[in-house]
Order: sequence, then structure tokens, then C-alpha cells
Amino acid sequence: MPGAGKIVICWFRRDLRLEDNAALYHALRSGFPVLPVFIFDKNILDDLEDKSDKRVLFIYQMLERMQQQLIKLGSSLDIRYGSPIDIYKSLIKTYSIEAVYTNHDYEPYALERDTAIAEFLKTQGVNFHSFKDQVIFEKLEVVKDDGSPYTIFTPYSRKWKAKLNAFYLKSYPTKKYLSAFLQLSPIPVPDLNEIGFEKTSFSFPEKDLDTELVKKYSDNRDIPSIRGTSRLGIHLRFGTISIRTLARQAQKLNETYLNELIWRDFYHMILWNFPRVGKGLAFKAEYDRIQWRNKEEEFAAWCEGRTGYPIVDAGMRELNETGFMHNRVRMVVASFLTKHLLIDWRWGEAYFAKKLLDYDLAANNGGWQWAAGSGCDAAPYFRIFNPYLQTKKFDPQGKYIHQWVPELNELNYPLPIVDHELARKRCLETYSAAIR
DNA sequence: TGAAATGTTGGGGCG
DNA sequence: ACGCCCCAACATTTC
Repeated sequence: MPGAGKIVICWFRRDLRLEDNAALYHALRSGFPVLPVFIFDKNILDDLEDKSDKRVLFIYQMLERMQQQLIKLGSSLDIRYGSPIDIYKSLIKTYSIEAVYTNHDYEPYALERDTAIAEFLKTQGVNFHSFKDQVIFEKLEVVKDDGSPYTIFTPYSRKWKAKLNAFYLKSYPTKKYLSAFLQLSPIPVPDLNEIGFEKTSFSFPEKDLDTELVKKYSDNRDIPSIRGTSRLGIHLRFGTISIRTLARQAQKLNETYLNELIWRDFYHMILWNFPRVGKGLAFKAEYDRIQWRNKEEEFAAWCEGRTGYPIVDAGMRELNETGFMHNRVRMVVASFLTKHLLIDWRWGEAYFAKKLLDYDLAANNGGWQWAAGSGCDAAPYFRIFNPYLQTKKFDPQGKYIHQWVPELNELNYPLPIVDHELARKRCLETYSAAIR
């Protein structure tokens, strides 16, 4: 039987939904009233340079949505701002806490944070329970026959699909237990300026899956002028949709789309098993011997979309203006930065981290190391994208380019920052010198 | 989820 | 008719 006045906390982080949420489900079934908590983590927010960062706005909007749902249930989100360890020190003074329930987060900072908090809570006699929620298979659930983690996608995906069954796709039926929330009078959602951010307006992609789009995904996904990808990245990043719900739909609708979800599991699995990749190291150590040119002016030209390569500039301008870039174009600009300009992939990774609304450490790092050739199962270093041929294949009418680089045919459009032939040869020489 | 260089083949023009 | 060359189209190798 629950002790008098004891509660449990459900700590939301990158799982901002009340439906199909593993930690919430277990908290609601614990037998104790559940206090939902969100912490604006000062350690993370302090690193964001842009004080009108749209991702903070997104979190804010999603918290408001959750708050409305919780108020209807007679409860309330308790939203705090600060360093999580300090917040827990204060929560412990206010409440008699039996346990904290949360979902796994596999990023290096999160792992350290959660370990420290679990240890602290233990000294206070509070249990810390963490669950798999944001992926279908995690850690060492899909491994080679000898028990070691896969580092190549194709065999991993084969095993992933073989292991998949209804059990792993089943939603947690949180709706049945909503009466278990702690009854509270509403606590106001703090305004963004109270945490040092500016409240702007922005319309984010819808969280509903367009099933017609997914059916045609395999045909359209590589054409950046078509709205052929679902743009659910930001919702997966912050957990406003459940991966189980999405994977169920993907399984029915389109194998290629399901594969993309498997890539996501793959890179999360890689980050957990090889945490060095999240700490700035190449998966393949010899790629850290590459003599990057790292020319600041060239990096600035790449960032600002004035390399003189229309497909590259279009992508960077789309990113700068919208916080999104089509995936095909992400590959092109990443190949161009690392191979044509010989700029360290970490520079590009950091720029994407700053700009992408759907930024996720595991996937972003995986993608950049893939492009640079330094990753597990990466593009071999000699696989160098030709921006002109990529354009011919994927934007033959120049529709995408024209949308983002309207001045293309005018005199003020810059000349190519580097000659393709020259850059290609220079890249092959530089890489082979490092790798041989 | 490349592109370029090199090799092979076969149809057609031509003497 | 035949051999020779050219070269586009495709295949294979290399980076």
C-alpha cells in the first residue's frame, strides 16, 4: 500500500506526450499519484546561442498542449527551470517521493545527468526507474549471433525486421489509467522570457502522418522539389509522436519508409554502444588523421549558401530560412563540405545542430560520419558526390534550386568556390594519405 | 544512399 | 562481300 501522501514523479524529457508513453504507463500503474514534471534544463539551454531558438518554442507549445490535457484531468504539469539535480533537491523538499519514472535517453550528457540523479535520489531513498520508449529496439536487443553489436546497417536491418513482432509495436495503454494523476490546481506554464528565450511565432510540421505520402515515399523521397518526405523528425525528436505508432503504420504502408525508422534505431544503438562518436571522435579512428583544410572563409560561404554550387547553396538557404533541409540535399551539402572543401565534418555537424529543428545527436552524427566516410557503414572515401550530376538526377528541372536561389542566372551569383575536378582529386589525395 | 576511368561489344559507314 | 574504323551503349574496374 502507498505510504501516506507519497507520490511518484513522471519526468518528461524527449517524450512530450501522454499517449503510448512507457515511463508514464509504469508511473500510472505504480499505485501512487503521478506528478508530471518537465525541467527546462539550464545546462542545455545555456548552450543555445539563439535566444529565439524555434526548438525551445516547439517544446513550449507542446508543453502547453500537455498542460491543457492534464488540467482537464484535474492535474497539472509542474514545469521547472534550472539544473536538474538542483530541481530534484527542491522537489524532494516539497513532496514525499516514492520514485521517479522516466524514459531512457542515450546521449552522453543525458547518461551522465541521469546517473548522477539516480545516485542522488538513491541517497534520499527514492527509486529511479527508466524505460525504453523512443526506439523499437535499443542497446543490445538486436545483435550479431556472437552477441556483439552490429556496425553495418543491412544485416542489422535484416535482424531487426526478423525480430519485429506485435509485442514490440504495441502501444502502452496509458489512457486506461489517467485517473492516477496527482490532483492539483493548475500550475501556469512559465513564459519563455522567464527562461531567457523569446516567444516568436512559427508553424511547425503537423504531427499526423500523411498516409498517401508514405505510400509514394519510395518514389518521391529523393526529389527535393516534391513534398515527398513526412517531416516528422521534430516530432520524433521531442516524442510528440510515438515510434511504435509510427512504425506500425510504416510496416503497413511502405518498406522504404520503415527502413528510415530502422536507420534511426541503428544510429541510436551505435551511439549507445560506441559513445565516443558522441564525443567528437570518428568511428573509424584513422579518419581522425585527415589533414582538413578548415578554411574559415570557405566555411562561412558554405553556411551562408554562396559556394557557387546551386544545389549546395539552395540546401543551405533552405536550412537557414526554415530550420529544415531535404534529406537528399543534406547528403549533397555534407559531401561538399567534407570532400570538396575538406572541412572537418564536426564543423558541419555543429552547424546542423544549431540550425535543424529536427536535430538529434545520434542521427546527425551518424549522417555526418556517413558522409565524411569516417562512420560505421559509411560511404567509402572515394565516393564523392558530383553536385552537377546530383542536380541532374534529383532536380532536373531546377525547381528546387530556383525556389532557394532565384538569382541563379544573374550576374551577382557567385562563381564556384572551387573547381569540381580539382576538388575531387585533392580529396582523394588527402584522404588516401590519412587512411593508407 | 557515386562518379570517373577503362574495357567490351556490336551496328553502321565506308573503301 | 569483307575488313576496318568509329563510337555509342553498356559493363567492369578503380578511385
